Amino acid sequence: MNPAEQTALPEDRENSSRALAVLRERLSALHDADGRLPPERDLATGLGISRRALRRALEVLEAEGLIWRQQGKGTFVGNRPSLAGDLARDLAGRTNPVEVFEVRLHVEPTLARHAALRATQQDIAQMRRLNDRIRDAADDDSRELWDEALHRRIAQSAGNALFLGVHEIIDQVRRDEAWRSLRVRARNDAARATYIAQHAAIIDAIATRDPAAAAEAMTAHIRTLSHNILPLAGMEVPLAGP
Amino acid sequence: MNPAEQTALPEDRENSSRALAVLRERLSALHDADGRLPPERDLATGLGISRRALRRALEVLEAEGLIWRQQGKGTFVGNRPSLAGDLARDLAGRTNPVEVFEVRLHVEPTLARHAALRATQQDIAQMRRLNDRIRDAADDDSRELWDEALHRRIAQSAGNALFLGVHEIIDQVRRDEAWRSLRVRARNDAARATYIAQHAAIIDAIATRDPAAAAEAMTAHIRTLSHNILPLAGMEVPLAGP
DNA sequence: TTTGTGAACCAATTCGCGAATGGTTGCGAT
DNA sequence: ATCGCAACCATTCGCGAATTGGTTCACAAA
Repeated sequence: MNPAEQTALPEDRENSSRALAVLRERLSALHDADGRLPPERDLATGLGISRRALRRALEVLEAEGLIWRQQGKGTFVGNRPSLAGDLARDLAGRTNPVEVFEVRLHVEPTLARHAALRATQQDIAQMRRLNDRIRDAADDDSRELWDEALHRRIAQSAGNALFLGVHEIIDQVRRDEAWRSLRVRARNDAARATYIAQHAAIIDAIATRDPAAAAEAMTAHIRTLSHNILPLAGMEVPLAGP
Repeated sequence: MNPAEQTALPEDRENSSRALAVLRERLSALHDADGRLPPERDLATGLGISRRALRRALEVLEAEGLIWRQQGKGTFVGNRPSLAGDLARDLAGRTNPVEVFEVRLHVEPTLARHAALRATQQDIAQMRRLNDRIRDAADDDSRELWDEALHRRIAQSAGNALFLGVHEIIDQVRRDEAWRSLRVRARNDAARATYIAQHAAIIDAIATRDPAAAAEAMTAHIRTLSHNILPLAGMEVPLAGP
C-alpha cells in the first residue's frame, strides 16, 4: 500500500468505468501471496472485459499507488520495491539499533530543518493528514505504515533527492525483518499520544518556517523513540547530539 | 585496486610459495579489460602448477584485498563491487552536485567528529599514510583513488556501520560516470596543496581527540571543495551549514 | 466522429537447461 | 604428512523459448 498517495486522492472517481470499480473491490482477493495479479490477458477474460478497458482501470490504480507494473514482469499490489532493498538487508546484518538511532539523530533533524525552508503548502497539509491517520489507525501495523509515510513526507519536503535516498536506506534498515520482534515489543499505548504531539510540534515548526525549531522538535522526537526502544534491546542510549 | 589495504600490508610475504610470487608479479598482466582472471583450471596449467597450489596463492591475494572471487562467477582483480551500485546510479540520475555537497556538508563533519572519538592508532597512522599517497600521486586518477580511500578511512573510523554505508552511497553517487567530466575539469594544481593541508588538519584533530575541531576542519575542507567545483557546473554554492 | 474491441506486434523479463566456474572432498603417489 | 590429480557440489552465466506489460492498427459499435 502507499498511504501517502491514498490520502492525497480525491474520492470522486466513481464516474469511471465499471471495470475500475469491480477491480478496486476485488483487488485484495485477486493477487497471490507475493502480491502478483494475473496477467492482463487472463484477468481481462476472467472479468469479462476487454484488455484495453482493464488497462485503463489499472492505470488509475497505478496512479493511486495501489499497484505497480513492469513490462515483462507483471502487475503487483503494493509499493514498487526500492533499489535500496539489497543494500538495506546487507547493512541491517552489520549494524544495530543503537547505530540506527545515532544516524537518525543526525539525519532526520537536518531533513526537518530543510523541510521548514522548502515544504509546500500541499506537503504541510499532507503531513497533518498523515498525523491524523496515525492517531486514528486501527492497529499497530497500519500505524507503523502511516508513521513511516509521515517521516518520508518530511524527507521528501527537504527537496534533496540524495538526502531522500539516504533517508530511504536508513528507513529500510530500521524496518528490516530481523528487528521485527523489537518493533513489536516497542509498541506502547502510553507513548502514542506523546509521539502524535511531537509530530504535531514538528509539523507546526515546518509550517511556521522555523528551521531551528523543526530540527529541535525532530531531535526531541527521535530521542524519545530511542529512550523507549533501545532499553528493550538491552542497549544504552547514545548521548551524542546532532 | 584497494589502496587502503595495500598500504596496510607488511612486506614480508616472500617466504610463501613460489606460485604466489609469480602470480603477484604477473597479476596486472593476466586479467582482461574487466579485471577478470582466467579460470583456475586454465591458470593452473598455464602457470605449470597444480590447482591446489594456485588456490592457496589466490587465498593470500584475496586476503590482501588485491582480488575477489565468487563461486560460479570468476576471479577478479580489484575491489568487490558494492551493493550500493544500483542505488547510486539511480540516485545520480535524480540529484545534482549541489545536492551532493549539501549532503556531504552534513554527513562528513559528523563522521570526522565520531572518528575523533573512536579512531584507533592504526586508523590514524593509515590516514597519514593515505594523505602522503595523495601528495605523491603521479597522476590525477590515482590521486582521486587515494583521496577517496582517505575519506573512506575516516568514515570507517567513525565506528558506525550504517553511517559507513550512507557514506558509501554518497561517495558512489559523487563518483558516478555521468559527472566524470566535471571531476576532470575540477582538477586544479593550485588547490592540491590546500587539500593536503586541510586533510592534515582533519587528521591532526582526530589524532588529538578533538571532535569539534575535526568536524570544523572537515566542514572547511568540503566548503573549499564545493567552492572550487560547483562554479564549474554553473551552480551556486549552498549557504547552509551543518 | 468517437469510442471500444480484438488482434498483432514490440520490448523487457522470466524460466529452463546446459556449460562454465569457484569450492570441496577423496584417492593415490611421493 | 604433503602434494597432485580427479571427481563432485553449489552458484552463476548464456542462450533460446515462453511470458508479460506496452503499443499500434484496422474495424465495428455507439
